[in-house]
Amino acid sequence: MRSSSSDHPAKLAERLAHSGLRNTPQREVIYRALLGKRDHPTADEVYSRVRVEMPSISLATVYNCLETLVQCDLVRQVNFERGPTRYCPNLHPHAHFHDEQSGATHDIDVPAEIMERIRELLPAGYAAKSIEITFHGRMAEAANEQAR
Amino acid sequence: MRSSSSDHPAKLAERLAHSGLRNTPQREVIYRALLGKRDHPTADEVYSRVRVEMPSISLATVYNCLETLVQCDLVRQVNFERGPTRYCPNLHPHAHFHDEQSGATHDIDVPAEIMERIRELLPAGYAAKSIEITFHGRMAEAANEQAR
DNA sequence: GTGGGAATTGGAATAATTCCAAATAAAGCG
DNA sequence: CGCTTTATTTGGAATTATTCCAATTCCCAC
Ligand SMILES: [Mn+2]
Ligand SMILES: [Mn+2]
Ligand SMILES: [Zn+2]
Ligand SMILES: [Zn+2]
Repeated sequence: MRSSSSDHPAKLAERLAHSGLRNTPQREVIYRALLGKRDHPTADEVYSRVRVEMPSISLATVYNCLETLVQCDLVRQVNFERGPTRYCPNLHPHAHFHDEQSGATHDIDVPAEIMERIRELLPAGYAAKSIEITFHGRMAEAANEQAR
Repeated sequence: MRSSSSDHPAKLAERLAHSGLRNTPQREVIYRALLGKRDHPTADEVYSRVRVEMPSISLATVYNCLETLVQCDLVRQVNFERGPTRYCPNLHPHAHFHDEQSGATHDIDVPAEIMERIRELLPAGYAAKSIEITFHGRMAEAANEQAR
């Protein structure tokens, strides 16, 4: 059986095992919540979503599990200024557009070629582990529908 | 007298007037502190530096004045993850390199042409008011000297 | 089954920033 | 000048997201 795109729980198990971590129900439900609605929720938003299925979960656990997912490279942290950290399960290289009007976050694809161009801006001796590109602005009303 | 590169106090006065704001000693000393050591200090760091010259200034005022300078487009706010906001008086378009080792921040020039390339990644309907590019990584020991 | 480390939990603590109401300073005016 | 009005500063309280902590619960290996 080839790894299908809905093999997400398996990917979680694999990555956790790889790091010598346990696959708990809390970690699973949180990872599924992120995959189910990829709107870059905050920890608090994840907490509300996950409590529907698992009312006994604690906010501290949500923070702990999110951190674990980030360390397993299953999820990216996204920050806009000093706002609450948001979580993104899109593993493809991409930039973020923050719509100041609605507060919504949209993924923007960035071709590897452009990423390379940007990395080349660094002088000798600078070694970047990661590159973040963030847009801030407004979206046309019409574009709002498209972006769904 | 042509506007020289050390005409910074004049620039401050001009920008404040343009926004109908007053030119206070607190605003001046804070702006000078930023220009004097362009290492992207936090509000707390600005507070310590400025207290040498003006021991009676309050932290609240430092926050207020920094916000004013940002609104006058004399200073940019810079954030790394959820760390304290840093302040940058470099008005040329540039990216930031965050050295995880030392915590230091370095300006990286970005040619307008590349900025344009990046802006073109946005689909129709997306209007970006600002674009941020942030590198996270380590610098070679040798490069540390160069970057002064 | 038992022991021991891992994970979860609730609540306290932290840190940066913002808010607030009172005091002070600056500007405009006659 | 005095007076009035408005902006700014100030100290301290409040806020918010996150981290810390110690106690409990859960798992897995033996
Ligand atoms: Mn924003
Ligand atoms: Mn960093
Ligand atoms: Zn994303
Ligand atoms: Zn800068």
